[in-house]
Amino acid sequence: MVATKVKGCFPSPHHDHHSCVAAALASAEAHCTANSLRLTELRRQVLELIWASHRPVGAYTLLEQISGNGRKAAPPTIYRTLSFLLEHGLIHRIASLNAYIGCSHSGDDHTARFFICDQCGEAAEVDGTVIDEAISKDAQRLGFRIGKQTVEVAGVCAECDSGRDK
Amino acid sequence: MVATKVKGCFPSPHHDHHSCVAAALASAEAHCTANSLRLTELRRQVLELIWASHRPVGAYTLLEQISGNGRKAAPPTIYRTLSFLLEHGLIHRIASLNAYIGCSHSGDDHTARFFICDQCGEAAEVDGTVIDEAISKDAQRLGFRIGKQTVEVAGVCAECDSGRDK
DNA sequence: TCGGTTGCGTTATATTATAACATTACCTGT
DNA sequence: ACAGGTAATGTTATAATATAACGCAACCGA
Repeated sequence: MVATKVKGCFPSPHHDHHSCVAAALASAEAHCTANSLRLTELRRQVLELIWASHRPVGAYTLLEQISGNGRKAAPPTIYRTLSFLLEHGLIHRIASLNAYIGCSHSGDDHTARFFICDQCGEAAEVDGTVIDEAISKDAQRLGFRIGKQTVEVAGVCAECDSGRDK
Repeated sequence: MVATKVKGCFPSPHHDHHSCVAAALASAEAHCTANSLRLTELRRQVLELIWASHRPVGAYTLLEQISGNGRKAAPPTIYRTLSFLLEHGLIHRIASLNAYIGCSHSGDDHTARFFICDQCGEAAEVDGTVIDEAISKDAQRLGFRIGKQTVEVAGVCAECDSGRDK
């Protein structure tokens, strides 16, 4: 069972999620070590909470969770932690949901595209060479120098769509 | 001078903006008439304020503006109005900015893609057949049924980019 | 003009996010 | 081990964005 594939996909409901989390954490750790970044207890904890599912999760949900953990935390705590994780490419922010999700390619400074299921809430990050080219093409026509991209496609995933007419 | 082109573009700094507004308002009016929708004074006013520029504008900015206009308004007023305009395709919401911008193709139930300049703040809505195909392609691969799309590319527009090294 | 529906006013509050400053933990050089 | 600086976290307050709930008023069709 593989956690992620080359071009991105929705996780099977039967996938070995522990290995997703393990891989993500290991990758994050490696990236931090390589770049002299401190993956503190708090940061690791939050990253792990984010990876608890493949669903984007809100800042205040995370805040409650780390507060429950014997710690009491205020908003800046979680937002600072999220900033760190975002800044170093360990997570992504889903603007259309004001929520955060683990990055499947930790550390790479790639731009991410997401397909997000309205029904199960899961999100698939795709390595969008095709989409990327299309955007570049339009940008070129406009003489536009591309910065940060936000590509979030809501809809219904294959899993939910098939269960629909049972 | 033309307000909008077929595939979308950044407005020239010298374009005749009055004609943009006039066209947008006329188009909105036509759409509302055709669909038995009530483009009330408030709605028209807000739409006009949104069209005051080609920059996405925040809800509370609009709120201040309609409040200044002899009226005093609370948040629900502006949000209800924005909901109406969004629902009927007269404006778009820019998720990455929590802001709103006039729709160049009023009434069509098209999905919009935006290029947004970080420097001047202007946004160009493009009719993204190319981007659309790319997204459809990935969606098909995933077995994903596409719903609402959010495609917002930040960066620097040609105008600002050229002025940059003066 | 009656009566229902839609739009708007108003009050209160939820949700998401940041500013500013204090304190603690950590690392570095000695 | 310790001093001193830097980075991380705690804490308090508040900003910015958005919605719930309820009542009144305007509009419109019969």
